[in-house]
Amino acid sequence: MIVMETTADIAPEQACPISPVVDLVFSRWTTPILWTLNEYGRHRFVELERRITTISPKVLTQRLRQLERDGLVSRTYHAEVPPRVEYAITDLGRSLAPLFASIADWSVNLGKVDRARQDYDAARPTG
Amino acid sequence: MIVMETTADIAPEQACPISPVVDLVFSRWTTPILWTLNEYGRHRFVELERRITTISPKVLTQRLRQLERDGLVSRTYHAEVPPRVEYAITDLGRSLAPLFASIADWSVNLGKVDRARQDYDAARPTG
DNA sequence: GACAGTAGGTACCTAGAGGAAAGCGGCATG
DNA sequence: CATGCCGCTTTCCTCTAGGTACCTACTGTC
Repeated sequence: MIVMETTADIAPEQACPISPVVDLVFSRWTTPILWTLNEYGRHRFVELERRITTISPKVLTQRLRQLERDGLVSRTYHAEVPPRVEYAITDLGRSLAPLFASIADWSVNLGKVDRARQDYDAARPTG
Repeated sequence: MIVMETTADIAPEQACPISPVVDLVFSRWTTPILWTLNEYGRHRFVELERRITTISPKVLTQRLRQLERDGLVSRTYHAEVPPRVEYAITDLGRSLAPLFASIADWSVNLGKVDRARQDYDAARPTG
């Protein structure tokens, strides 16, 4: 039996169609990795490490594996000595570019956010 | 003294200009809240709770406070019995709409992600 | 023989986010 | 008199993401 509600049926998890993409692309650490590879091209492991200074090698590996599995990043192993591995963004990853662009566009509003925070805090001085 | 590097100076935290916006808008639970308010208009606390079924009241309160402080959501208290509180998206929050739209657009690629995962897993059967 | 450099793997540990459950205030309704 | 509604708040507890530190194989170089 199907029950119709005023607000339409509610999806099981959360009625928010963009969440899957957000989980994929904007979970912790994935954004700077994808953005870097998209903006500056292929990188070796240590190059990424040096660019995203605060990431630990363990987590960098985890995220790169995940992004590779998701088809957003490609990994190329060169059997040299010392070994060399290059990470690059795939076509699928590159298709995120307009998305990154619209986020970058919105960042002009960060000043308004700052002001809103100041107003909010000023209105509640002693919590 | 300013040192020029080949890849330009590296920002202190992470050389990724979109991270601030991502932290603001796409941290855990904020996305479905903002998306819901943007898509379906003002909601009461319990309405949000019922729509985003898996969120706990504690976290919902936390996120709403944070979004209110950031100027993305407005809170209106009606001193009735029982009390009524309405949350709505602000103009600043509404300005995120194109961003949400570009994410929704990209979600057509989720199928490719699924296929990439299958390929990846198929190529590594026993870990 | 020691050390460096690369791309990680692994074991251990901690901090903090988030879940569960209960309470509160004020009134209305049974 | 109890119960329920609403919008939280508080306390307690768990769980896991992530950090630290150390390890590997392989070779060249001092």
